[in-house]
Amino acid sequence: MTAAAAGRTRDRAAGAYVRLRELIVHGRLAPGARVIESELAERLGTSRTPVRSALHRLQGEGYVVAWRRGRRTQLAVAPLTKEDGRELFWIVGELEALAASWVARLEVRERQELAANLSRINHELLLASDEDPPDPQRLFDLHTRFHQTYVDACGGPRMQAMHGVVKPQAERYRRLYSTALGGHIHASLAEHEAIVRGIAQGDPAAAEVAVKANWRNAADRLARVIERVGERGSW
Amino acid sequence: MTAAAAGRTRDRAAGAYVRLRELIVHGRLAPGARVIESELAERLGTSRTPVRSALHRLQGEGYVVAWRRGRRTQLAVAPLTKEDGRELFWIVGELEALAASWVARLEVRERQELAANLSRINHELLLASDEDPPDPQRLFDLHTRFHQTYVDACGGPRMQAMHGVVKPQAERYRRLYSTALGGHIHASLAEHEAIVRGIAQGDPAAAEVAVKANWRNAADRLARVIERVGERGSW
DNA sequence: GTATCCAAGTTTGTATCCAATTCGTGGACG
DNA sequence: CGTCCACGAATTGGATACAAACTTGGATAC
Repeated sequence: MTAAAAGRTRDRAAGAYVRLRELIVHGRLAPGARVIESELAERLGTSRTPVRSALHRLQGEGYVVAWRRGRRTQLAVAPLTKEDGRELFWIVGELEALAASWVARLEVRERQELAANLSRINHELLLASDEDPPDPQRLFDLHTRFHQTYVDACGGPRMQAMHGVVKPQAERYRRLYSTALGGHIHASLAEHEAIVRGIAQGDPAAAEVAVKANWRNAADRLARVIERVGERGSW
Repeated sequence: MTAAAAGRTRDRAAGAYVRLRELIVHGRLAPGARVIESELAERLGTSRTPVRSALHRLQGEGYVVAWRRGRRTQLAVAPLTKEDGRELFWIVGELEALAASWVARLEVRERQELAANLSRINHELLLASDEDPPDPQRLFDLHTRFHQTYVDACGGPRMQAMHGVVKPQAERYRRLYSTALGGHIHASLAEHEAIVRGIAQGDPAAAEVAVKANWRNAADRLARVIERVGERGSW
């Protein structure tokens, strides 16, 4: 073990999982690119063992795909396809809708506080999108934070775990097509308002519908963008 | 390597994942029981390496829980709690509802065939539940098959992957509380009929509502059972 | 009798090593 | 000049070895 890495000896496998996921979500490992254990191990400064474990998990979660080549398997970063993106957005929408319906059932005090938070984030999003030039990173972060806020507030550990696994994959689509998706911010803002209203008024059905609508519209916007600029990582 | 294991040398990690999941879902590894790598490795006839990888994945999926004890981690089979069960059933219901709404949008021919299949399974379930004594294993399998059938038919790879990860955990609750859940079969049968109708009539909203209702009612039934017999694996 | 400290055993976590297999490359032969 | 075979590099998959850290049991001292 190198002296530099000795400081955080523990849980290299978990660390490798997080870092590899980051690399994939941020597109530093390109969609469709072949993945080689020893390369990644060197890049992360560990041996292949934790990398293998992490890749196994990433494969189960859909970040990495395997195909059998003879009797062995080769791994590649999951490509971004129109169909997969649409399905992913619908599923995330369904999960977040459930989370939203839960937070809409919180007691008034918590609900109002949450709604105020969401409203503030949405307002910041509005301001940020009006800047010239807009800061894509900031837009992205605020958008993520808006959705994360009400999912966190719902409190369900299972929900949070699943959301934590699936959502970054939707973010991968948002991020890697962000240049082409940029113009759609305003459409999303109005939909966010509807979500905030549903939560503020304690109306689970309304909140649920609003979240679903937001994600399904986002799925359509994404599909159109992919249609226009082509899929990345598939050939 | 032993001669007996040599036949399926490839993919021991995937094999360990499947087998350990089976052991957990079937309760052969008791909820709350501590998990020791070397024990499992011996039990599965492999070294610790594939077992570790599998445990890592099972941890990410919620079959196994970890808590830090000093600077190391200890693993245990996830306990069965009332709250977790309820949340799980709601989430599975949400996912399957989406799948059902998709299959309700298939063309008439496929829909009818699927509805006929589902109806047949439901009928077998009725017959099996009327037998004396009923065969719990058969009831369980038919029930599982009913739900699996329309999820398979929806065709979404992401949906199937997520369902494949979450559903077995709901099945774990069903299975490990099955003795106490036995009486509730008939309630479920009527709800299944509503699902079949929604699909047969090509009404996505109806199918969605029916599936959600089925799972939410199941969640209530489960919660009452757990209330009565106590949680397993938590202390 | 109780508290504390030491030592051995257990368990985790990672690195290294080894076997198996595939793919590329070069050479030989038709 | 094309094709086929063979050898070697690269890569995967698993087992084993090794280090670190926690637990437990007992012994000893107060």
